[in-house]
Amino acid sequence: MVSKNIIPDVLTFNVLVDALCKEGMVVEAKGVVEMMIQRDIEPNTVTYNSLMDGYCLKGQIGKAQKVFDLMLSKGSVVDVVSYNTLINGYCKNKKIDEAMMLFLDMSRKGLVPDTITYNTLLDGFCKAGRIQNAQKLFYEMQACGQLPNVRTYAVLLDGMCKNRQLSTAMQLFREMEAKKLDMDIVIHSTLIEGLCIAGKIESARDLFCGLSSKGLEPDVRTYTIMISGLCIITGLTSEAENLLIQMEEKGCSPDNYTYNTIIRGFINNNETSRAMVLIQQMVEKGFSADASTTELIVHLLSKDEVDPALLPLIKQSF
DNA sequence: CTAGGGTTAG
Repeated sequence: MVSKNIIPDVLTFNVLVDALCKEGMVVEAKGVVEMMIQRDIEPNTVTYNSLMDGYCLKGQIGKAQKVFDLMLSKGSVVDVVSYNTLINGYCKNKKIDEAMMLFLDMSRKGLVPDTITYNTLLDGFCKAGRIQNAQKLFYEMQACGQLPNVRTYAVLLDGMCKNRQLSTAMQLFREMEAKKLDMDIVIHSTLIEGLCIAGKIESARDLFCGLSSKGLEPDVRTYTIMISGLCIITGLTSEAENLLIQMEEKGCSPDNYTYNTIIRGFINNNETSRAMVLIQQMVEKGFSADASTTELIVHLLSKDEVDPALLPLIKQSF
């Protein structure tokens, strides 16, 4: 029996490189790229873009930059996606000024920044607390003919909420409604969090309760935001616990974030024994205390505020 | 192949 010798082409390798990168296996992805070169299958722009993103995801921005430089030196086409990927890498690593240099660089090369380019940079500025820069870029993108989309607004809304500019956030929210943009669950969750941060728990609750009438379903993040607002920010631990039960009933499973949030809420409000019940629940579901919750629990132990009978349970939660 | 939301002690 003679088997057909099928030689994988560049597209096949690209799928592999991208999958490895997304799994965090960037070393293996690089190995595949080297193998391609050995076999005289020239990696293309997509191959290198995937590899750059793989490095960026691991915070290895220097290596991502090297891939970018390699593309330039060997004459591979560097496209908008290449720039967007590297710009995102710099932004996520808090190097927004380097990201802006690339943005200027791409324009010099005649590449037109797209909505993704602007959204990425806007997020970088917002997360760096540079709201003024974000607002300026927001106007600039529109002047350049790039229409803001839902993600653009989501980025700005989050920036306003986190930087305690709730009234500007609310203004944006209304602007979105007026523009008939698709107001999805992310937008609503973001504003609910902003309201909680501003101490407006009643408004947050109203927005949360009105979701279903807008045809939206809260997801695990929405619930966690609401639970955090109730028990950590406001001290309404019982209501938070009810919400935990309610989310389960609605088929939305709490995750590690949810449990750590509510447990911290109970400990912060000196409700140690109820916190222990939730720790037990968390352990039973296979979740565990994160670094911050662990510190709180260790602190409780040091104050002798925990029933020694619970020690095995606590050990399990770490 | 690239862009948005959740926990951070005292």
